[in-house]
Amino acid sequence: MPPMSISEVARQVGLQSSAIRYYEQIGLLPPAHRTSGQRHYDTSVLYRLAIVNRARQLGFTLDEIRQLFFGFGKVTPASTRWRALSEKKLSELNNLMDGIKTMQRLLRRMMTRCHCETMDQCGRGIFRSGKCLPITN
Amino acid sequence: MPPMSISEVARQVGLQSSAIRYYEQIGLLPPAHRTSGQRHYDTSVLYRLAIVNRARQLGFTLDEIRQLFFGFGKVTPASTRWRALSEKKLSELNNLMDGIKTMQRLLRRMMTRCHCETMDQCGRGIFRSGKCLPITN
DNA sequence: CTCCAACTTAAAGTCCACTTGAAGGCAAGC
DNA sequence: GCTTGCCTTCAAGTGGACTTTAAGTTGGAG
Repeated sequence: MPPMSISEVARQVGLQSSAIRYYEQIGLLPPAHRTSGQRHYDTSVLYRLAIVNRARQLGFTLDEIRQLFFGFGKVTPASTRWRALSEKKLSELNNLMDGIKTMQRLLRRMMTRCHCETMDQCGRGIFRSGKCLPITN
Repeated sequence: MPPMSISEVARQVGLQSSAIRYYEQIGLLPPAHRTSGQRHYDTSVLYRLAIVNRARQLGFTLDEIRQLFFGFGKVTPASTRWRALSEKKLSELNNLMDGIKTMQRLLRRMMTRCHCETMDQCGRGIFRSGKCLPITN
């Protein structure tokens, strides 16, 4: 297997070269081997980046992904690492969902129950009672 | 009703003074009356800010809130404005929900189905097949 | 008169995940 | 020897919604 250039790696994992340099910079990838300044990679970087991509798809931040790689004892199995982080993320996502559901409920209420003529009138209703009252009040 | 200072308004609507200045700066609030440089407000600003707060709670960006105020013909009723923007926002929220559900599904699959020992092994599985394969493979 | 709190402005900083730009290096092909 | 094309670094820009900072003004209490 010949070593790959940065753009070849980028192509294979569907990232931009600049993103890969950035990942190296923030310590998500180890410093690449260089010949006369230019980075060369072997296949292991593809696996590393596959994990990064998957983790991003799961909603993890780069910081959390760093935890995944470096935040555990060396002997901690990958599956254990995933489980620990996934549990936290799942509860975050649950909270996020609840927030969104609240927004949807309020939006639907606003759509059906607001009959205000002017924004000022609407604002008065919201300020006084938290609700947008019908014009008849 | 005596006019209020910016910090009094901030207190009543639960914002920081800097946020109110910022809203004025981006045109969400009209320029306030000033006596020797200092802003003074009457109650109408409370209504305006009640709407801004409510709209933010509903997931609208400041830009969308500006639409709510200024993006319609002068005679367009408030209720019509809300409905137009709410419909758009509801579909955005639906997309967001779908994304989150996908993440949750994938996270749960990852938690139950990943039995990898090393991250490298895990990455290989993801890279080759998109899945994190059991150690037996 | 002095001090303090509250106000003013403009500019810069924050977070996140990058991208873009400037300025330059290196190898191959013509 | 020149162009082309890919690479390098470092610094700065992006977006959204503000906050923070610096430097200065105003009004009132003591």
